[in-house]
Amino acid sequence: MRVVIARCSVDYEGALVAHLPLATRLLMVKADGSVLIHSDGGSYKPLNWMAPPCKMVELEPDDEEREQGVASVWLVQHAKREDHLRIRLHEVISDSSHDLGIDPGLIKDGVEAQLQALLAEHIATLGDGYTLLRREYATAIGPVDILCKDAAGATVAVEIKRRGDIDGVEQLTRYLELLNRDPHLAPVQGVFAAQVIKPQARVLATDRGIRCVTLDYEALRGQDDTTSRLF
Amino acid sequence: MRVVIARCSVDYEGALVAHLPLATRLLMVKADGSVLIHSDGGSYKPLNWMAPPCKMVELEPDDEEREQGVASVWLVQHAKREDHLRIRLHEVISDSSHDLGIDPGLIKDGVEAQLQALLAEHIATLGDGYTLLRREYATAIGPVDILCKDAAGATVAVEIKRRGDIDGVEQLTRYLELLNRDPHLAPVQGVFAAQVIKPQARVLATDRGIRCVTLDYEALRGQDDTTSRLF
DNA sequence: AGTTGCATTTCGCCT
DNA sequence: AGGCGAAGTGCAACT
Repeated sequence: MRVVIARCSVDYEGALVAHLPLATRLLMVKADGSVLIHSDGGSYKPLNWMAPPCKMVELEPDDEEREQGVASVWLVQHAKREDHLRIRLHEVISDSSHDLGIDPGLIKDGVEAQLQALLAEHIATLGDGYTLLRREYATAIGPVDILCKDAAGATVAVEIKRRGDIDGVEQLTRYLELLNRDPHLAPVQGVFAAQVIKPQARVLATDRGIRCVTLDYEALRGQDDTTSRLF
Repeated sequence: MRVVIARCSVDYEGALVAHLPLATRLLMVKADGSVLIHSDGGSYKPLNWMAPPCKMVELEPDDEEREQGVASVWLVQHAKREDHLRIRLHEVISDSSHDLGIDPGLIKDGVEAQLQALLAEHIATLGDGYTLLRREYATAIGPVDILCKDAAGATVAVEIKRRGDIDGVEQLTRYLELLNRDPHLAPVQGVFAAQVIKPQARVLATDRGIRCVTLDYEALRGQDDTTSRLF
């Protein structure tokens, strides 16, 4: 990895056209050739970048550029698309390279799959007498997260999201529409379960007769035995 | 901005739990206190990070850590949430700081707003005799991108996307449902306009009587006068 | 390889 | 500030 601190201006042309005026920034050139341009703020997203596969060539500035104080020009061209990044370096403050090797990568725990597993394990969270039929119940338009039965024996389809958005309600609605055509299952009730449910999503769900349940990840996890933890 | 190259392991605990095994990586500490951990690959997304507002403190390793070769521990705590990042540095290969100043920021051109403006300006792209009623026509469930009339005087609602996905069709369907309840507007036809329309979205739209139109950004722009360009 | 769905999304607009 | 939609989204899992 090469890390350069430099006063530079940047022009990107591809899916959109974008320009960065002259300022001091950090340029990161990764082993795969990708380039990131970071400022001293914002979040993890760079001001501008070029995704791999791409190739960087260092050019001599032309007369006009040289007159404006450009010391060197980096042209980063995407290998497959008509995307390129032109970085005009006016002053290089620091330039160093390090061999990082390949990274073992991130180990995660606690996303939607985990929520689904926990809720399946403690399906009574939805109500007394609820029993699990299946996780990832396959349908023609995709898998239903959880299929279960309520105390009265009626089928219930559960859609789980970390954030309950309107999209999730639409998805569940499509599942319910399909499931209710199956005489073996119908009538099927819907439950929209998420850690946070957006007001609009709640309104839409309620309007369609879908019950909303907010999930408490920590509480679900607390009920769980602690032997199967990663850490 | 502080840039450190170090052999380190990382543990994150917050919305999820994640771990990075010992390896050589780039650590970026920005002026706002945020921390990014980059490997030599992937795209612009770091392996792990802490978003601002947050605070970093450097701790002495405890006995167990010291025994495992930990030279220093960085604890990055989010200011508002129960999120923290623990970086255990085993070997610091490089450590440097630079004053970057505030960045003037990115100047963009060519996204959905641009498409909407261009299509509104050249609404006849949808058909001869089409006339614009309104852009961003407000409804209870959100703004309709473009409302116009066809040659016969019938109302047409247009939803514009860069990429025409199934979600966009659902969105337009909801608008049409609502607009068609208004006797002043009904019957309202739907047009789904995008630079690229996914096959599934096209099938769903057609099934619902919604016309699909693919937009040629360059062609629309070509029709446009060239006086109002940014570059 | 193309497609689908999620994300510690981030970002910007608007209420 | 909070909600909502878009992103040059990235990323992994699945067909």
